[in-house]
Amino acid sequence: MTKNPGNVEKLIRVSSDIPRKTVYRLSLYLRCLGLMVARRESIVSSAALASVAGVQPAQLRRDLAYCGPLGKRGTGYEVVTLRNRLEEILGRASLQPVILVGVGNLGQALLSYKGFAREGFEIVAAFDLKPQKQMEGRMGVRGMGSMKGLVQRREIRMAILCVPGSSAQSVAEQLCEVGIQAILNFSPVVLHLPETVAVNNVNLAIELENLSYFAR
Amino acid sequence: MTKNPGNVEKLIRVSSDIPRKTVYRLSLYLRCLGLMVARRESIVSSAALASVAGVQPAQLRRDLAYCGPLGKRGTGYEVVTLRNRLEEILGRASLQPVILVGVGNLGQALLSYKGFAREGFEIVAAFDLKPQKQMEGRMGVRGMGSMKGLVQRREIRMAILCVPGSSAQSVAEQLCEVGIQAILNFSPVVLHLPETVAVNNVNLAIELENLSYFAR
DNA sequence: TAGATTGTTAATCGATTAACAATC
DNA sequence: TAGATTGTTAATCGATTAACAATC
Repeated sequence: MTKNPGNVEKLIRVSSDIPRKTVYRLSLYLRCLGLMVARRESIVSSAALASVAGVQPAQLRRDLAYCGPLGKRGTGYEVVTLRNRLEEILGRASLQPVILVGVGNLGQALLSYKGFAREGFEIVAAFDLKPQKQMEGRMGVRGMGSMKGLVQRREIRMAILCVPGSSAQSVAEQLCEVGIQAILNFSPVVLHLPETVAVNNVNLAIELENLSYFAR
Repeated sequence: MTKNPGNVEKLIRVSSDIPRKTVYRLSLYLRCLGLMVARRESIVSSAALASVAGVQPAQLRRDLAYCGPLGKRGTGYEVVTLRNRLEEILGRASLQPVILVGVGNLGQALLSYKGFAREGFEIVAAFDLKPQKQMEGRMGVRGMGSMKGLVQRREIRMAILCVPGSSAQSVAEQLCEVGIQAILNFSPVVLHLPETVAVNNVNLAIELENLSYFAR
């Protein structure tokens, strides 16, 4: 409402209610801007950025409008400024600690994947119901008992869940109990959890099945 | 329009225009039904199935209505019949051959993941721009040159793309040229391809970033 | 000033949900 | 028949897009 609410108020406002789909696309824009920064581009129009991100210019402008007025009419957006603002909104300032639960096939695969670190996330520990699993990478696999202490000591908020469908719900409930607030769920069941816990589902089998439908 | 259009016409109708989001949820329902079949449940109501799948009953009924009339009023849906019908619609009759392109960190992880086979997909070959990569599992990693022949010989329609962002667009174009019709894209860029090619994006970094936003 | 592009409003579109007649 | 639950219509909701005034 006010023209220039100042930094503190701005931060409060922002963290309130950006639509979920918009937040998702902000991440997308952030990656596109990363490319442009690397290419030393200083200004970008909504049309150009939208094209790279695969969305409509009007949608991009509307999404960015949630972040406050960032562009200059007649000119466009300053690439570095916009990038910094999106990083700030998405909370990418610091390295986020994450735990991984379920060191089966997919869990091991994700543990060995170094892409998370590159994007600001660090898997600080791995847990399994049957922790006798062989060491994976540089990281030991622990039993569930030691989870609570670690999560609280290191103030961990996020977990990657890769247990089989049969134990997913109960393990997810344990995660909530120890204070996890967001779960990236790779197990093939729909979790029923309190609304205060954010869940994103990644179901590789469904993605493939879905594609196979559209490939005739 | 007609009450009972007969099997052939029904099949044609069905493969036409089920909304994309509905197709996605059909896969979800199929998995829930799998659990119920395993538990020897014979009948399920829209309310019960919807609850397991995490959707509203009305939405479930609407989704299923795209598949023809399948339920019995006053009773519910016959579990096995419904499961079979969804498998038929989603084309899960036969094992689908898939290629994987880009055997870096994530590509190797996915190659070692055995979950695809369990769901009816077989990764029949792996390709890389620099195929000197060490053998992975039971499968050799080939150079891109041999891709066209294999894809056409085995009539492969689907590819999993795990190359770095910098080469993703050009590799995706090569995939289209050799006849791939659907791509599961793990590389962190938005692909610009002909509309005839279906693309599903899985961006693990964005999923985590998105969660971290909602975990405050 | 003239040209360009944003920020925002209003219109459109599609998807979800509530409600209920049909019917098992 | 009475009770239950589907299939479907109509209402609602939210998200996308077109259009344009504001303004750099």
